[in-house]
Amino acid sequence: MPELPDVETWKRYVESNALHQEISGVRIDASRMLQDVSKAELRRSLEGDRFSSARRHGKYLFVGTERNGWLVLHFGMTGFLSYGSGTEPDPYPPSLVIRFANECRLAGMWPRRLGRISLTSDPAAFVEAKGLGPDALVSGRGADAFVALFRGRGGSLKSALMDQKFLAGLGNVYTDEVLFQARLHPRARLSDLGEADLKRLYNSMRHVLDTAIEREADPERLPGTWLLPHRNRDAGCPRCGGALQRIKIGGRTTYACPACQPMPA
DNA sequence: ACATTGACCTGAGAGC
DNA sequence: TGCTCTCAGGTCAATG
Repeated sequence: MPELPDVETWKRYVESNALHQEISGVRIDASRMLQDVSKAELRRSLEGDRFSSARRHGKYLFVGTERNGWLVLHFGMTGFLSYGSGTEPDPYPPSLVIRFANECRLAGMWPRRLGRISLTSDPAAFVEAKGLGPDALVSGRGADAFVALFRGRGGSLKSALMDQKFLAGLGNVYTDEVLFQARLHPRARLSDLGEADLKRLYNSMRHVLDTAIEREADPERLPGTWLLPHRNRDAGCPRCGGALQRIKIGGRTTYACPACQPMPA
């Protein structure tokens, strides 16, 4: 479930491990994950170049090279990266292996093959072309900008937060967490929410994302008072002890506490 | 405009 | 043990 905090963690991982070394070889075993780029093109762009920076927008990671544009990675449901000497066997067959002159390599693994690998000359243009909304963290332009996003939009709260064209970065799991902490029901209609609700939502979102990033998106390290560690269990609401609701919204399993997250009147 | 559903994909876990 | 089934969920397209 790589969502914004997970991807941010991978971004930092790349920054601290994989920059400034000459790329000596690229192996791709993921034709159907490639988007608008061929294997040959990808190899030609990366080989001999060096990564120099990394950026993130929503759930997309951009790894910039010195000369030939940006590698774009999307982790789908299960994708992850692994940097190292490669002497230990990989847990899954890597779809992407980038070897460096220092004998280490960055491997990308997508056990369920739902990820995306692409190339762009301009991350901002890529984001634009994808129609992605503002990044959920960069919406650090403040609560007012966040609240303004909701003007003129209807529908359910959870659907809006999960819509990457509306706001980029939240997925199923963290959306539930944000709503739980904001004490808002996922099925609440946007039209029923007041400014105070939206500001509270903004604060919860910031808190959830900041905390999760600080803990490297490791579920084991997230506070037990959060909803997240109690998903998929019969455990009750970590706040009131009552039974959690398990419903489907947009085909996604949604957890909520009906007592702590009442529908707006 | 918004919601719902299914396809994509395959590992994990449950149940028998 | 090993088989079968269901579920997980990001994104996209199709349908209501």
